[in-house]
Amino acid sequence: MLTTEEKIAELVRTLPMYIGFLLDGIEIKYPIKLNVSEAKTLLFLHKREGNPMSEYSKKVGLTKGSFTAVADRLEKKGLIKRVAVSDDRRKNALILTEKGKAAAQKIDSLFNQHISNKIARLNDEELNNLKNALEKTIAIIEKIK
Amino acid sequence: MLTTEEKIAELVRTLPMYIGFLLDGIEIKYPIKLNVSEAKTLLFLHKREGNPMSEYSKKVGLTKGSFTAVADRLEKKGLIKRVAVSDDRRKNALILTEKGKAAAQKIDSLFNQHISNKIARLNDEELNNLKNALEKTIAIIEKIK
DNA sequence: AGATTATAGTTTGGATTCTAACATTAATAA
DNA sequence: TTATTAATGTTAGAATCCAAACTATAATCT
Repeated sequence: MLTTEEKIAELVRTLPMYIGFLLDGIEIKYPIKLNVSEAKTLLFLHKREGNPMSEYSKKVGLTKGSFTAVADRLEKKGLIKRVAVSDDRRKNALILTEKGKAAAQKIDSLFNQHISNKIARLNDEELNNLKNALEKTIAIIEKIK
Repeated sequence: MLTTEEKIAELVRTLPMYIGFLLDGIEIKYPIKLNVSEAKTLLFLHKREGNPMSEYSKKVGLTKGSFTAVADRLEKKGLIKRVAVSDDRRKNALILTEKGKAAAQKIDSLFNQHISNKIARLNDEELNNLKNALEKTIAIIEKIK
């Protein structure tokens, strides 16, 4: 018999596969070709811009070294800009350009549509249960960081 | 105001970051150097071996092309073996060698220990809530595949 | 049966990511 | 203040991953 901790460890191992299923088949056919990391970065910027690069690299799940390359590519494509942060000269904040805002908006709605399609077969109760379970999971993990 | 679907989409976006937090800092200091994909593969094999390669590639979250290389490396390190499946000659089942079993066991307990440490500050009620929330999430996603 | 389509796994070349060392700036300690 | 340690971001080379074409086998259709 597994302890609660062992059971949680097992669930944590398998969860990424299920998230992967939800994301599977998504197509980011924005005129400018974007890979997953670039799209994710735009989505997080769309939600909230102006944070230093390290914030976004954590959210996207890349090491800072890798994220530098992502920011380089997005900047080269004219979708974001690095801007100085007044109180700490080591930091670069990221902001969306106008073109980047339009792209982010588009990707945001594509992403929402994709998830909507995936969960379309769930009834209202199941949808609420899923939402609550996700919120609960995140709230508890929030507590331990 | 967000719809339930939009809220779920937002949670799905951020969940990987929280899983990342739970995994952060884990050290697989097994004598033989293993990367994350190799370690994951051993963990899934430890749970259940003898499935065809495609099963494990899905669980680990790699394309089949990438997974071929992972299996190659694990085989070269003497931790797994490809074995023929009687009823379908396209398939290769994976099994652990004795050395692989020992490694998997070790990694499994390191992983459990790591998660235990991460969630050590939670009380019994929170632990149960986390377990239930994770189980619920997975159960609902199971329904739509 | 023979043809067509689908599935499992491999290969290859290019893209992406990781690790580790580094430069710069900030925070802390002596 | 000066020295030490920590944090932010970049760089470079090696490792890993992806996409697409391919081989081999199985399943389905006519």
